[in-house]
Amino acid sequence: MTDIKKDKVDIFAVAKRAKVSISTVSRSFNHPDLVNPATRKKIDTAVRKLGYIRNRAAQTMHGIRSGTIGLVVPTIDHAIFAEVIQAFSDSVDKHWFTILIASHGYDLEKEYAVLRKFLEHRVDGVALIGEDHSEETYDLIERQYIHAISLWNYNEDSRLSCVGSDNKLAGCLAAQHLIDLGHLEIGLVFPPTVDNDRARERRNGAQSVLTKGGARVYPQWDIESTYSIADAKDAALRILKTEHRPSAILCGNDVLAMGVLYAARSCNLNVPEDLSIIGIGDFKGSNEVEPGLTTIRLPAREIGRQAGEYLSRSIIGESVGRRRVSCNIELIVRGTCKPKP
Amino acid sequence: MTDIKKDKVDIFAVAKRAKVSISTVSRSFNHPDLVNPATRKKIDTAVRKLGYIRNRAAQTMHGIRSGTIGLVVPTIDHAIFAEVIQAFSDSVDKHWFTILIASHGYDLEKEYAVLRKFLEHRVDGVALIGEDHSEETYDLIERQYIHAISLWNYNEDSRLSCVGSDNKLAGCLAAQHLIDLGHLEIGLVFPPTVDNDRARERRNGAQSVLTKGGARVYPQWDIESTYSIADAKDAALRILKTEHRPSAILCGNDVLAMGVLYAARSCNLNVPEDLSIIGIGDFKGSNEVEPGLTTIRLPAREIGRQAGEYLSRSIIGESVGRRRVSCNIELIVRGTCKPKP
DNA sequence: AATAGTATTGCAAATGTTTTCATAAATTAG
DNA sequence: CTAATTTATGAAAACATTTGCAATACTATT
Repeated sequence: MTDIKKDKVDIFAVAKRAKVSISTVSRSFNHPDLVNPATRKKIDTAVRKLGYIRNRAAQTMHGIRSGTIGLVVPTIDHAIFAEVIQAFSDSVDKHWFTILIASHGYDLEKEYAVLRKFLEHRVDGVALIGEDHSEETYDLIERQYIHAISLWNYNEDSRLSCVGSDNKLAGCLAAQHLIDLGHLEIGLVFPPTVDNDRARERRNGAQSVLTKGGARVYPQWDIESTYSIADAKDAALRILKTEHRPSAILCGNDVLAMGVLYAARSCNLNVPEDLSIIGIGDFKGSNEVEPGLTTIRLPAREIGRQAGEYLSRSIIGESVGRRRVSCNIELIVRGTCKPKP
Repeated sequence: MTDIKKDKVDIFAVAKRAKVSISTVSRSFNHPDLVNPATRKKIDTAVRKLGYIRNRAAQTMHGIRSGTIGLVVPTIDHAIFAEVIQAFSDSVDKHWFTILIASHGYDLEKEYAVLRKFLEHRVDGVALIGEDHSEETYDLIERQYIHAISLWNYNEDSRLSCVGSDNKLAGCLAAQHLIDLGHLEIGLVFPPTVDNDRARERRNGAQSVLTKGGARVYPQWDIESTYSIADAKDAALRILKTEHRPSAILCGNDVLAMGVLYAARSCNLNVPEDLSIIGIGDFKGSNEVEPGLTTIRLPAREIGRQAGEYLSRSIIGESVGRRRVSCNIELIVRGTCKPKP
């Protein structure tokens, strides 16, 4: 607060107070077994008295790991990323890493800038979401030989190590469920797919199954919505107010599905009697809403956990090389879909 | 990835390639006006060719700011914190700070540990949530003369600078609204209040108003629920299934309120005809749910933004001393409350 | 043409650690 | 009791920068 910085307390101060050399102090931290228990105690007291805190910047300069991992996400303020971030954080925390976090708001230039910033801080590894990144970004990662991992998407040809699920399959499963129930007139509410491979793949998967299944998606039933309940509700209202409305709506994720559900209710449509709704994600609350949301579960926590674990280990040196982990997804049947009569 | 680190590219490498001294290279970054444009260009090319990235650790060692801010939250995976974090992040990002983030899961010992870890990384400032912290934590902050701020709660006696809202008032407003509508039999669903000043204050505020207003809260209507829709739904079901149920339920936050709303629906109770519900927070989706949730709006984004701005500025030196900012809250009347007949 | 500035650059010290190597002290073996 | 180990410690170099100071080169002034 005040600018009068107390006489700085560094390793010298500790050494002086404990009446030993700085080497001994340093050793006492890093190789305690090499120093006499008595001296160690003296040092400990000095540290405590002075309130000494080690300076990781100085350690980092020694080629010692910085103990940080950079996490770049499109946005933090977002149910599903929040969950992944939490799991990832808990997981790397076990290895005593600290997370640098930043969001890019779906702007890949910004993502590149953030990555550079992280590299200036000498992060030991970075985690990105998905596979849509600028060529510059991929380049940078490769040229800097930094441990990197892509979360959320599984792809057998991924350029980076990845831990995630098959989003295309998610789209397929959702569509197939509707087809299986006999729906042929289907609305789509998806987020923008530019620079967002997750959304794009889901959409592609869904559409291919729908086409194959003989379903029709009229253009006025195919609406883009940003990742927000409010937006999705609006979008859905537009679909539901067309004189001929679809019998089911497939949503790019559960937040959008929730918006659609509310829209239906505000139109006095009964779900699932008058309209079936299926989402993707299985977020918190999807199970509790009435009726429970039928959706495709993506194991967000599992992805975060595994990614954190893998990245930590590969930094520490316990594992090497690229790895691609596919996390299972499954259809969760609840109450928002029923067979077309 | 591979362990064959390329011959390291540091400031020496750049200097060599540009045929100047390292001082000049350094200066070219930090005081470009002091170096000849022609030389600057040479250096620039060298930097680009080599893919040189500055080492902030080395700079930090010089007493130069680390350019990082530590943010400690109870949990990331949480609608409302996600929103604050995003706003805070955007705000400090403008000043080119990087965020170190960690969660403590409502464990104040863990919070202290995280804070220490951050200090090892020589963060330029820290932001904590609320005012319940261990004495050790407060001590550490004071002894280290580190810029610190508490988010989320406003309190005129706060030990740290703070940016937030008056949570007690929030509780009062919610309770008053129910009283004004004539409700006298009221259920409460609140999160655990230990080590959580926000929840505690809201609860105290609410209870004092309820008591003053002559309302009754039977113990079996006063239920604790963790921050989860699922839990809140369960809790509410317990209340709603008592043979004599309250006419209104006041919730510690909107997530819990959402759970209560779903619980009511699953009991075939109409909201607000059979049961009034009020929340606190005004999260995303509170407006869109049907019926729209009546709640007390806390300006999460505003708090995050202002906190980030203030902390950044005070690190940079543009403002000094403690400051306490109170962000306005307001009752948002929507569809989940109606007068007691 | 000599003088005084000014612009540009390099040298070297400083930053807070870790670690290698050397040395001193203590212990064990013979 | 001496030699050989083992244990404990310190001195100094290394890490990648920044910056104060000094030196050099250039420009303008007289």
